[in-house]
Amino acid sequence: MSTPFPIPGLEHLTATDEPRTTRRGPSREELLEGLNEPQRAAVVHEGAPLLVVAGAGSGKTRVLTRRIAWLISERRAHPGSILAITFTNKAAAEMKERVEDLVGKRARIMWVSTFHSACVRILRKEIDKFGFKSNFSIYDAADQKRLMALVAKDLDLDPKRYQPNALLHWVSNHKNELRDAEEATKDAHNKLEETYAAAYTLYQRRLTEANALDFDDLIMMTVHLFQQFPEVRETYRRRFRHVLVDEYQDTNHAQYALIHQLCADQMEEPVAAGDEPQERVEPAELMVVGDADQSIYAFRGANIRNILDFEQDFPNATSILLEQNYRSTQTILNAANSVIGHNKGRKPKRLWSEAGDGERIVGYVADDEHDEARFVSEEIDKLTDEGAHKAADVAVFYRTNAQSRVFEEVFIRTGQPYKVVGGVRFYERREVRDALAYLRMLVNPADQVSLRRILNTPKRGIGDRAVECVQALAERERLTFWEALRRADDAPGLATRSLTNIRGFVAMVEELQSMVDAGERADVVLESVLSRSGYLAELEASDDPQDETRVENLAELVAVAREFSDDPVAGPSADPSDVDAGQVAPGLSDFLERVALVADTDQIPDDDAGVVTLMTLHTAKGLEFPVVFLTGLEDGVFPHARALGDQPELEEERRLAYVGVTRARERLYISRAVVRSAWGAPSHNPGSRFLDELPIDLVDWRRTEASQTRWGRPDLSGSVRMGEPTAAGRRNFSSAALRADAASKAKPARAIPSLEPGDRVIHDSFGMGTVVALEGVAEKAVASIDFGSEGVKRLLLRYAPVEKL
DNA sequence: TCCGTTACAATTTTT
DNA sequence: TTGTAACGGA
Repeated sequence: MSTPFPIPGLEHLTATDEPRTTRRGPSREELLEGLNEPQRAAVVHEGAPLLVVAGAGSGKTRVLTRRIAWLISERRAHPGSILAITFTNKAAAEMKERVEDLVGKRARIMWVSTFHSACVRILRKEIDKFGFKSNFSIYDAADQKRLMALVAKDLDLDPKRYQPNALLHWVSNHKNELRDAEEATKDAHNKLEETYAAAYTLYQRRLTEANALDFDDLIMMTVHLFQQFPEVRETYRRRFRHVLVDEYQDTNHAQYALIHQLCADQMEEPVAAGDEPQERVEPAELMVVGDADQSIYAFRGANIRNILDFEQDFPNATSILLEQNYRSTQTILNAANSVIGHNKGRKPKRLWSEAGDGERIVGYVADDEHDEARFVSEEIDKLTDEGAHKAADVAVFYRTNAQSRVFEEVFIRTGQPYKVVGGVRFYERREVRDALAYLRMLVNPADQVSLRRILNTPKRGIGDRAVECVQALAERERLTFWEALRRADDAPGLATRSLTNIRGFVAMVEELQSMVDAGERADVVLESVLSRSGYLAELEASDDPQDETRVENLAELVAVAREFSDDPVAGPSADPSDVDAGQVAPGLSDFLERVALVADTDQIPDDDAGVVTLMTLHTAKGLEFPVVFLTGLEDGVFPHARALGDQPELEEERRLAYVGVTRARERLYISRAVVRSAWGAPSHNPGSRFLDELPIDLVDWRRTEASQTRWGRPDLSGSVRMGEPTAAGRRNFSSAALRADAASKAKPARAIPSLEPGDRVIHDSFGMGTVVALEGVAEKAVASIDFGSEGVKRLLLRYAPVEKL
């Protein structure tokens, strides 16, 4: 059989069409129970490509799972012919579980996975066609950055002008558009682009040498595979009769192309008249689910047009709109509808609910971020004291991770248990990455980035000098870095001391590799790595308290590995259909793959009794909480300063606001701080423009700016109030703010230019710019000015050396 | 080769 | 304020 994925039992099932009666599957009624009209229509839809526009909280997961169950039990689709794509492993695991609950164990052989896992599975089988070995490493963002930094250094790029992150971003954009390094080079029309393309080319070469792919490659390579090897594509087209994609608004072009390869009519192979298509495979049935208003990952290449243009992309497509919301009160939905309504060019959609109006939204204008956190903390106290809610019902959202600190400080002081979701993640911790780098280079010694990372970690006397010598040898003899290390005796210029150390290192690695070759369990290999390398010993000997945590994290990693080795099937990406018959426990490389693609296993806020959840708005997508605090609603914070001068970015911020608001079931709090310290310096932020987009009657403002900033008005000199500081006054002004005020008195006010949005100005150091926005009056006037290549700056006009043109 | 100092920059981040 | 990367001295 040439089929790479023989479907177990397929022949049997299609031949004898009866097992349903013996297996008690769900009835039609059960599958449609509790669904509203459009939801049902989506579940039972047959034929043409279907777009389900699912507003926040409209029950899309339900529709997806019921549809899959429907396909299996009503339409007799074989589970192995179903491909369901989600964006997170967690979502995939949940979906699989729920389908299993409905139709039983046979659902297990469905492919329910992320784009990336699905592609990895395909590539592990087929990538030899592109000259990679099937044990390729998968590089994550940190690996990419390290590699790109090396590339930039090799190309002698000015690190000021060409930052690794910027280069990577450019490369990533190209990969998302399916443009390889060669094309990028051809299309480079100026010096800058040529340099970027050169970096892309070398970066890609280094990846290939390391037998590694980055995240974007996984998708791009699979698409290229299908394009260049139509017979491979046909195999998968024959296999997948039903394709379902969740969060379609977050797909990028490459992902779209992948779906298209699998599900669209293949126009490029016209069927000649008379030559009846004997092998022509009907395209798979496609259903995509998404909500353009929740597209918040454009900055990572997601293309909102994929969902907006679905009907053009897939002819005869139909769409179904889910507007009934089962999550929030009408008040919350009205707020959400109103804010998102300010985005241009969106398809109209209005969420509604039968839950009634509920509570009004509570607003609060804080003096500074500490005051804001205090307010949040007090409100949580109140809610829990009244017994209306438990702490676990509450979530606090913010725009950037850095904002979590103040909340943590206040919660620690008040003894409010909390947990921060996101931020520095487990798999991004240094010690975890070090350990994984060891494992990865054991499996794939060509993996130079991992190898170089651990070569001298812990310190074993193999420094830059030695690395250079080995590198030179590798280049001259066309060896991989690892091969060169093994032949370090031949490397000229290497100090004897370094040579001894390298020999020791090579011996240790080879010993560990023999464990891997013998099929040793991942956790056992990992423990050996940690002890043999001296890594653990070094941490244990340290008196730095941080290193104690590191040891704990490593123990945790070993535990994860152990669990994985013990119970391969339980995990989210485990897939029994892919385990060849007779194969036993998964090996180290399976573990590494899981880790690369699963990233954070337990970031999920499980119902931890009395714990408040803190997270960024991005992380909040897909979750819901009875009580939500939306904080930091200030122009420059949320929307973020970088988005202020840019319409598309501003609209993305607005969608983020929409996501935030629609997470709340019952109560929504919105707050902002008049003064917020960023990077040590306090800045005065005007209220978020999104606040003005809320219907005024929905918000009960507990405190407004007017009640505390009267002193800032031009006709009342600041010194009047400052001369008689009240307790409140002292508390409310950070010392830095006082200094700023003092400075203004010392220095007689210079003329403040009167500006309007659209005015052209010139700045001493930034050059020409255009005024984007103005806030504050007189002394406090702040202008956002777009200086083109310098970016948008927010300047206090009293000080800024700007002149109106 | 290592380690301490300094300079500099600074969203969001499903994989 | 914090973290990282680059530099220079021991």
